[in-house]
Amino acid sequence: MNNAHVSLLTELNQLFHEAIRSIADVDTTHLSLERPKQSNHGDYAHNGALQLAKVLKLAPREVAQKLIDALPSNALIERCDIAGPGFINIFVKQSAKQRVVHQVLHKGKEWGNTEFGHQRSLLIEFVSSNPTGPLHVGHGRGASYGDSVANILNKAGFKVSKEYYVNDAGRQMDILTVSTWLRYLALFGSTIAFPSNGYQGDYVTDMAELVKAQWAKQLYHADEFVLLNLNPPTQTEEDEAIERYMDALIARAKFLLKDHYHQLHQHVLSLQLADCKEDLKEFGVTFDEWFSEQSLYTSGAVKKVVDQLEAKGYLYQQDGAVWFKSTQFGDEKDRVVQRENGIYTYFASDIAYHANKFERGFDLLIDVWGADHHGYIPRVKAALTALGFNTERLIIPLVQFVSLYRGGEKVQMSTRKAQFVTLRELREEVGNDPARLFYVLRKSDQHLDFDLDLAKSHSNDNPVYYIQYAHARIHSVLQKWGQDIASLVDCDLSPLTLEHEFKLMQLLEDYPDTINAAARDYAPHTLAFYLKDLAAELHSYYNSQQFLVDDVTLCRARLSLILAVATVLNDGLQLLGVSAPLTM
RNA sequence: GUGCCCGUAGCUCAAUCGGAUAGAGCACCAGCCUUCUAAGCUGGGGGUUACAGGUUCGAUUCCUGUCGGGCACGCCA
Repeated sequence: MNNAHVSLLTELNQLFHEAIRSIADVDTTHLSLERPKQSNHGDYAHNGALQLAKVLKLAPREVAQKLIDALPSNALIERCDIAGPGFINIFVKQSAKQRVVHQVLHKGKEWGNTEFGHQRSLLIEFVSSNPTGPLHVGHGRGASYGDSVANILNKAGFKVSKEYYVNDAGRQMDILTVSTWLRYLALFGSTIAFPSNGYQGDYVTDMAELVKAQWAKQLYHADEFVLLNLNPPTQTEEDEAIERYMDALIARAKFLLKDHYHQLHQHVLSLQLADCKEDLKEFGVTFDEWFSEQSLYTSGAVKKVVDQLEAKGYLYQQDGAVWFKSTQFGDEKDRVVQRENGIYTYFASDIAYHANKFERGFDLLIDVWGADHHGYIPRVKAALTALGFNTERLIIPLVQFVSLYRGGEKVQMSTRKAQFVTLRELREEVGNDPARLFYVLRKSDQHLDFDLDLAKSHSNDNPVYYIQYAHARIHSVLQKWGQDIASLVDCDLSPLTLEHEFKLMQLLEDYPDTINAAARDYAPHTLAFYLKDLAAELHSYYNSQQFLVDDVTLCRARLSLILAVATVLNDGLQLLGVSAPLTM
């Protein structure tokens, strides 16, 4: 058979495009075939007649008849019906439906690879959490979503690079450094009260122990020197005073520790980064690049973009700070790029980061952000537009929050009190596979209610095991059969005529279209739902028919069908970062 | 207050960039293991798609308004 894959849908579309062009001189790109919901409406339906009726000034059903008459002769279509207001219902020949099994078995893991991306290059940036503490369950959703989208886009014909932006510059890192230092001092008997806006988690104390192991008492300074002329705020004091105190502590640490401060800063950073990398790696999420924010300062990239904006006349001074005229590009208000104290804002380095991404020459840039950052989008696009970049090439899908439920109750989380559930805890509680799938089972821009009990349950309620079980069942049958599965590739498929069998073939045929839809919408949940449907159809088939039957031709035909199903289940699960076990 | 997102079965969610009679799972009821894994299957009840208009052959989908929920409105990152 011809090994080059042309899908049934593509071929049928071509036939109809030819037919339409022969009766009307119109743009046919928006006219297409779809899967009808009801099987008595055919295998495919075309709505072209309804849309062309107005242009041609004819009744829709009349147009439909003309279209059918104009169809080129072919070996695919059994018959066409005109139905309802003017739909053309297409019934496909059995042989044309069956051929997909051969195609899947020939292509293997490459079945479903498409040309949607035309090999354009693309950079997807995701997670990018501050390296100031462990990843929590919200980051887990970004990780799972971003990685799945990257896999799907790769399968859809894009050249994909994955990147993590490390916010290793700025005040939050200083706060973490000081927090660690204070815990370290406490190990030597310091009684300084831990500030309420410091990082409270146990991991900070753990880092202090490591610091002590490396530096011994070299970083120690007595309380009276640390607090000289400083007044720790009381609990009732307002936020502003608490923040000022923290800034003073940071300044004091830099003064007392001198060169050691930077070393401590980098040490704390590397510990957190290593933890983060390990956590994500165990979760099946890896990156091609870990891009450092610090590097944008040391290379002068931040100053460079600010100078460029200045040269183009988009900056002005006010209240001692430097502002960017983002309102000229549709933002609600102008934004500060350089503070009164001379320090650049996070916004300034972010402009430099995005300029850098554009300059690396990618055709498409994707930023996966938490939905709470949506107000930040206009100013970033404004700055990039001002610098002359085409922001239509920057896509920013938003990922909504995650709420955990245990025993029907919402698990309370608070970042301030360090009472958040970490990604690692979640993975240990429910396992990687359920976590990966549950995260992408909802549209990304919808709030996710994550039911821990359901994710943990080893029952039919759990969609993870439901899909995996279908895969395992198939391999169990093939195991029992015991012969070489390679011999199933080109067997006679004509005995496959049952309703269940045609439904499975239809789903196999739909796999490339599912990949394209998921890629187009950056929507891995589309694939997750497809896999649930495919598993359901397999289970149903499994219960209704015996595969290892005496009729050898029938047996081999059925086995080749379920082998093709297993191939797609395995591939789809892999794209979502979920394993496909052979036995359960 | 302003901007963005959302509102679908009792619950959690789908619905192929406007398509035909809006679908699954859970929960509830009734069945199926002497047969390749019951982590499975079969059947049943359950809806004014928040509400009111508009656009057209056709609206859960697009537009306007109202009600209800979430998020964002820093010289934080």
